[in-house]
Amino acid sequence: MAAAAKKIETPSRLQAELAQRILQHLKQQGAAPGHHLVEQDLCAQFSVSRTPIRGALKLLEAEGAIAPRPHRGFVLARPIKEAPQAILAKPQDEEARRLFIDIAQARNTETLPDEIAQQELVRRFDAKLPVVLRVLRQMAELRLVERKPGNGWAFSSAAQTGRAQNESYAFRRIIEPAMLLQPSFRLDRDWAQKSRAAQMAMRRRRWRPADAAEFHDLNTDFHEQLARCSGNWHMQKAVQQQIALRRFLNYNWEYDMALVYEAIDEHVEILDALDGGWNEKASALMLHHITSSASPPEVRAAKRAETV
Amino acid sequence: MAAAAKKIETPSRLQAELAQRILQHLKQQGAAPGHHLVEQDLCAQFSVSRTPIRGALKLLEAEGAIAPRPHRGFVLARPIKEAPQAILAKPQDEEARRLFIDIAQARNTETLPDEIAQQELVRRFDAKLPVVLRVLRQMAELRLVERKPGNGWAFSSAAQTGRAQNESYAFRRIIEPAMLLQPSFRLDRDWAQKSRAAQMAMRRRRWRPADAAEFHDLNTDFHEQLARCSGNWHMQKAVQQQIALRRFLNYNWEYDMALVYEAIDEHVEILDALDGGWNEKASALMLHHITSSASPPEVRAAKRAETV
DNA sequence: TATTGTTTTATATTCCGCTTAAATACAACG
DNA sequence: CGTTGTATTTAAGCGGAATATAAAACAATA
Repeated sequence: MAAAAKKIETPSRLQAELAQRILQHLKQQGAAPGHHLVEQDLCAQFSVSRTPIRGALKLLEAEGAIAPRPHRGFVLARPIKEAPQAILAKPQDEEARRLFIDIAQARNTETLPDEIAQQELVRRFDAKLPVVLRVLRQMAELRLVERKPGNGWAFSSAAQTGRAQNESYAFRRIIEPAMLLQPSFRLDRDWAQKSRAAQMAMRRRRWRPADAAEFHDLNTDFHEQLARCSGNWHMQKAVQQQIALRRFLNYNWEYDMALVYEAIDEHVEILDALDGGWNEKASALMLHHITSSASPPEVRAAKRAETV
Repeated sequence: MAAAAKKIETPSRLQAELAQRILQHLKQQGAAPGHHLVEQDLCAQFSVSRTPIRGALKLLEAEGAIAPRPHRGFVLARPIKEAPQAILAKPQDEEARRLFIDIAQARNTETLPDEIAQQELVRRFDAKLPVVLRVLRQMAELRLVERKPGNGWAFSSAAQTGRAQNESYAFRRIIEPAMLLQPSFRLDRDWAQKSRAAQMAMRRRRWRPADAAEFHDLNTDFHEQLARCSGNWHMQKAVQQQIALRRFLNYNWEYDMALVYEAIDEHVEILDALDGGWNEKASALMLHHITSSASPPEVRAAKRAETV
């Protein structure tokens, strides 16, 4: 789509990321073509300086998503739906992305041992040491891997998908219903309304394959924002980590349409309960929501059959 | 205290750490003088190779804690109670320890801004960059600090002691009672018995100032091991993180003797309930235990006065 | 005067040789 | 044989210069 004509000098990772997030931001705002992108606002939004923002904007210009207005910055060039999907960073940062996924897959197919030296990773995946270190640090933040006391790294048992999935659900069954009952819980009504609307919209329209990604975003946003509303920093972080972990462990988001609709209905019910101040009810619904999404499709189908 | 006679060539951080942990390990085992320290066993225990273990043993020998038996390794030289308290690592690793504490104190006294560049830390604390980076990464694992998208690091709100303490207790009130009710919960009876005995012993004997440190260890061990018994990796990690966080936020462990005895009694009650399979009861007791230790001393004193 | 365009300054990363120290293999001892 | 003592191999940490890029200051424009 609208291929780049201008020559680009390999944007930094930050700039490529920002470019993506700017598009996402515009989408959330529902910005129309002609919308003026004010640099300072974007800086505040993403808490960076103007330099990387300008880099990101140039990038988006090269992609044809936004158009320059001399001495008046950039405006959105066309409906955001037509905006490019993926924006590539410079080779070495793409390399990091790839390595992350490669390691994940190697682990999930059990072709990587539980303990390994960073040098060994350099050799096996033919990567550069700094890249390996970045990826390991990233994984360490998700608690997927830990430094051993001496040399080497140890993959944690959480990365073994089978048992781990259950434990993750068990953990969420504790945290997520509880966070709705915190005395410090304050529903962000503004967000709740938007989230509800977006989910209802998806519920009503015909299902398209491309909607899978959007549902994924809506879903994670739902859980993450509720955690934020809990007013408890630890709970928020715990939920965020669970989300990051799941994203890591399955990047094959294949949704059963029926399940998506069910999930949306449950989300909306929870939001409505919270809106009415029935947090106890919302908490119970959340428990059910997580429990039901924990059962694999076969089980769910069987249950449906039973009740019918 | 049996000063070092032999010349020591600055042990590595790992070796100094291992030396400490070996002493701790011996204490837990209740090893008597003459106890033979088998290198391989220690390697397995701490998952390192023999090299750093041997370094640690040499260190302990220099401190007079263990005695060499030519071609038969080392044996414990004297009752562990007389073992040295602190074993110093090489200067730069001590530097890291100090920097960690310095930063914590600077944060807690609000002399450090919320956001800061790593270079700025290098200047302010007159430290070397690698040391600063190590400390920042360590703090990042505790979620005390996060990288900003561009340059610099941002201290998280969890490091503001006031509100943070409450949030931490709120979080623990959710997790710790719940973990005792997990279907996967399996009490490690061996550990439970030892823990119970150690706590009863402390309860019975006269209070000495030095006991504060021991109580701290028993206390964290109590919570951490129960988390381990939960069989849920996420809960275990969550509890461990809470412990690490608390250790960071207050390293002035000043215990009120009465509170310590109360805590021990509650611990023992919980262990007994679990031993009898009354996990529901244990869970309720745990909730009470955390709630009561969350109230500041004044409140507790007032409550006691009321009930009398 | 708010915003963009341009320049300067400061920060962070990377590369590479060198040093330290952890892992491993092997020999020797009881 | 299981264990310690010794030697060898391999991995990781560190310093300093060069580079990339983010932050900040300044100038120009509508």
